[in-house]
Amino acid sequence: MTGLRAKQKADRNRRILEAAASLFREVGYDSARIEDIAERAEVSVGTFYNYYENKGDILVATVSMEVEEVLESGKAIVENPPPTTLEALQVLIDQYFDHSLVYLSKEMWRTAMATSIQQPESPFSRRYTELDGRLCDQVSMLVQKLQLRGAVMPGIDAVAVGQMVFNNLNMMFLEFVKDEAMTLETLKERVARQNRPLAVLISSPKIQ
Amino acid sequence: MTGLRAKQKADRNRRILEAAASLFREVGYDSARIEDIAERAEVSVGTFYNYYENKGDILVATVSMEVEEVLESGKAIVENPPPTTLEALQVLIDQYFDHSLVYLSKEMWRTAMATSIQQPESPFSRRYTELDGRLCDQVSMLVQKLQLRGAVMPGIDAVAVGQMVFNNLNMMFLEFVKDEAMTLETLKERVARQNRPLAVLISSPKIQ
DNA sequence: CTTAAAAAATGAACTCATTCAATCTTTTTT
DNA sequence: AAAAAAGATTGAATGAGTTCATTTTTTAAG
Repeated sequence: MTGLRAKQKADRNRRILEAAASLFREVGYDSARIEDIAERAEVSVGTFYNYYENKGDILVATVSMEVEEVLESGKAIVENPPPTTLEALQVLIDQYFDHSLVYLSKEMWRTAMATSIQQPESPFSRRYTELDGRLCDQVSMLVQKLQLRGAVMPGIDAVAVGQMVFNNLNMMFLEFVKDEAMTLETLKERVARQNRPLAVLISSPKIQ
Repeated sequence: MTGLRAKQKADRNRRILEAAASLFREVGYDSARIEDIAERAEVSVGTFYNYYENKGDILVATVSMEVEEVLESGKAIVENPPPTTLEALQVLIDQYFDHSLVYLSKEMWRTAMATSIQQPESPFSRRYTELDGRLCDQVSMLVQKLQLRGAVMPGIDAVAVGQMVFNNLNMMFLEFVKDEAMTLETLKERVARQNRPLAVLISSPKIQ
């Protein structure tokens, strides 16, 4: 078994993904036609559909790569967070937000989110959802870390708090990408305001 | 000015909306073609597009009717909520969830949400966003009411807390509609667990 | 080495959402 | 009441995403 078939498959998959990602960046999601993506990847339109269920799918795949990077960069913060609860949460969240528009436009985010909602059973949507779950876990882990350090009161359900913080920032991010006029700064400020009450309440009195 | 034109317009609008809503319920969103909706409403395809910008738009319009009802039924709870914070939040939220699948299937919710994300500038997406905002306000108002009553500690930012609770339940609802297997009961339990830490922390000690 | 079976690629054909120039209807003006 | 203007309707044409029967390539068996 030489694996020639597997090698060709992986190569085609990479070419299609790269072709799509570059075209999306150049002309935007809507203007990039499957025919164009297929041509740049040097495959036929039919082959494109052998690798991705539909157009939205390949965008979700692109976004997934981006989220992987964000997860990686968040790891460092969770391992060695700032002392106070509010600060620690904010540093992690700002990191997420700052990363979000490096490779992707708001339009691309909108389409990716919409696709992953509309076709939750497609493989790449599952992957996107799974990555979302890992981001959520990362926030929960930060809260747990702070609890171990004594910055967060014992007895608090760190996982529940982490999920709530994550769900909140996720919705705020959604509002952000829906509004072309909103700046990253505005987003950060709003999330900071919303986190403050919870962060203060769960913090140990002596640290506060 | 007889208003004949205005009357015909309102009538056509109603016919299109009813035709679409019934077709969506019968065959699902994707299988309902614009041509079929137009035929049932006894207008041409072109006329459909004079009333709605695109297919997603009319689904969002259907959802809007549903959310208006939910808002209305929530009003009573906000005006006279149960005594404890946790209970009050849960009763309002459960009310929202119980209402959610009366007229709409999970598939319809997914498509509506996806549309409102993907085309945030279209009139009906704006409407959806506005309704979301009103739901969020309703939760905030509940927290404020509880604060006035003394159930929630003074000094807490009721609006920020309300927004966080709403964003959390909204994300949980999104997860719910993405997962055909998840039941309403599971959804309610999960949200209840997530709300507990916050609800306990913001409650006045004597009430708790 | 030949042959059979399995896997993958292909692109013309198909489906539907969307558009728009022509037509018809209602309202306003003279 | 007739003519002009404004407002709406219409459905054939358009175009992009998606499908699928056929062909080609790769692997396994004899």
